[in-house]
Amino acid sequence: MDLDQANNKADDDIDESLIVDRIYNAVIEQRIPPGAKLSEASLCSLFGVGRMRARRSLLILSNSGVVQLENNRGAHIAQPTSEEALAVFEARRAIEPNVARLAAKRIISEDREGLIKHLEQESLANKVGDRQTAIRLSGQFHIKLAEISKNMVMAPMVKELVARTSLIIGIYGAPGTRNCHDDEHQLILDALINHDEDLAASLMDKHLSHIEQQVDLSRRGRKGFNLVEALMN
Amino acid sequence: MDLDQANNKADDDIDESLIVDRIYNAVIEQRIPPGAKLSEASLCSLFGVGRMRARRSLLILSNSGVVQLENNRGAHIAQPTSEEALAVFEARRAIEPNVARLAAKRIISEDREGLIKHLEQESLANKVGDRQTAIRLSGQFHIKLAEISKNMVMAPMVKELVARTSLIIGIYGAPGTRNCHDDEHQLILDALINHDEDLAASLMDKHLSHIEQQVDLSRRGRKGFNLVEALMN
DNA sequence: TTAACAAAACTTGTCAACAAAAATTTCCAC
DNA sequence: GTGGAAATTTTTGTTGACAAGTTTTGTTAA
Repeated sequence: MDLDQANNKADDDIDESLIVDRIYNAVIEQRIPPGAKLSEASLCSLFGVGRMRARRSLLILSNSGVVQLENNRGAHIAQPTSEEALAVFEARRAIEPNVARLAAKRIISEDREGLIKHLEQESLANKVGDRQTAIRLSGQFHIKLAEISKNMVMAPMVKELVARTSLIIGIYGAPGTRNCHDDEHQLILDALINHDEDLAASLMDKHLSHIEQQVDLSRRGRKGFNLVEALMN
Repeated sequence: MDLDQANNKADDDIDESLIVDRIYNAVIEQRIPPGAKLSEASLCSLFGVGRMRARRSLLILSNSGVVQLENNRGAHIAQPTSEEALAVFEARRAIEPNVARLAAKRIISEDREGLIKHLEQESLANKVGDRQTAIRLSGQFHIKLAEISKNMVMAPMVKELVARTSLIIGIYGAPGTRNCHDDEHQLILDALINHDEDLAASLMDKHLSHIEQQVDLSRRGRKGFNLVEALMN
C-alpha cells in the first residue's frame, strides 16, 4: 500500500478526460471562439453523458483558465483580458525557453522522428493553405516539446498556456496572420537535434516574442460558430 | 454583453475556495501528511457543506496535483513519487527565478513593507523554534513573491508548486532541517528592493537548489495525524 | 416605435435517495 | 490462534426531482 502511487496516467475516467480533451483541442484549433456558451445540456447530448460528467468537465476546464464559470450563468469559453493576455505571454516566455532547454537535453531518436514528421505536416498545411490544420499543428508543436522535456509537471502548464494563447489570438490576433512560423519551429528542432540547450532556449524566446508581436491588445472581434460542428471532429 | 469579461476575481463561490484554501494551507504547513485520506463525509461535517461542495473541492485540489483521486476509493493527499519530485523542483527552477525577476521589476513600497514584516516574522519563528510557523511562512514567502510579480498566471502555478514541495519534503525531507533559510530570503528581498533583476533571479535559483539538496529521494516516512485539528486553524 | 414590466421558458444549483464498490467485521473450519 | 470466506458496514458514484436563478418572449402604455 506504499508503492502504488506511481503510474497514475489517465487513472481517472475515460469519459471525463475525453470531453476535456475535445474542448481543449477545439479551443487550440480555434473552432470554439472565446465567449461561446457551453451549456450543460449541450455537452450532455453531444457526448452522451449525464449532467454530472458535464459539470465535472467544465470545472476541470475552468481550473485551467480555458473556461469561465459564473454563478447561475453557466460556462463560457474564457475571454482573456488584455492584462491576462500579457500575463500568459510573460508566463510562456518564462517557462518555455526552459522547456526547450530540457527538451534539447533529453530528446531521443524517437522524439526526433516524431518532430520531423510533425514539421513536415506543418509545412504542408502552410503550403496548402489549410489554416485550421496549421493552427492546430502549430500549437501542438509546443506541447510536443513539453512532452519531450519529460517533465510531467511543466507539460500540462504548457498545454494550458497554448490553449489560452489560442483564445488570445482569437480575440486580439489579426485574422490573416499565421500564429507560428514553421521555419522558426524548424530552427528550434535543429537546435534540439544538436542538443544545443542555449540555442534552443534563445530561439524559443525569440519565437514567442514573434507570436506576441502578432497580437494587438487593443483590437476586439467576434464571430458566429456552430457548437456541434466544432466539437465533433 | 461584450464587456463583462473583466474583473473575475473570486467570482466563484466563497465556500468552495475556502475549503480548497484551508486544505492547501494545511498541506503547505505540513499539518496533513501525504497519503492522508480525505473522505467526503469528513469534509462535509468539518466545513458544514453538502457532499456536492466537498466533491467539487476535491476535484479542484486534484487538478493542482495536491490531491489524488482514485475511482471508488476516494481522495487522498498526494504522495509524489521521486520522479514527480524531480519534476516539481525542475519546474520551480524554471519558473521562480523569472518570477523573482518580475518581482524585482515591479515591487512597490507597499509590497516591500509587507515582505519586510514577513521576514521579521519568519526569522522570529526560526529563532523561537516554532517549526510549524516557520514552515508556513517559508512557503508563503515564495507565494508572496509571485503575487508581487503581478502575474496572475504564474502566481497560481507557484502556489501549486510550493504545496507540492511541502508534500515532497514531508516524504523525503530530513525531519530536523528547515525548508528554507530565512537569510536567503533576506538576500532575495535586498535584491528586490534594489530592483536588481539578475541578482534576484540568480539568488532564487541558488535558494531553490538548496531546498532541493535538503531532500533525499530514497527516503520514506509517514506519521499519524488528526484531520480535524489539521484543518481547523 | 420603444421602454418598461410581467410571464413563460429554460438553465443551473442543490438535495435526497438509490446503486455499486470497497473496507471492515464476523464467523467458521482448520 | 490463523486463514479465509461470507456478511455487514461504510464510502463513493449516479440518477432524478425540485428549487432558485436567468434569459427570452410577450404585452401594454407612453
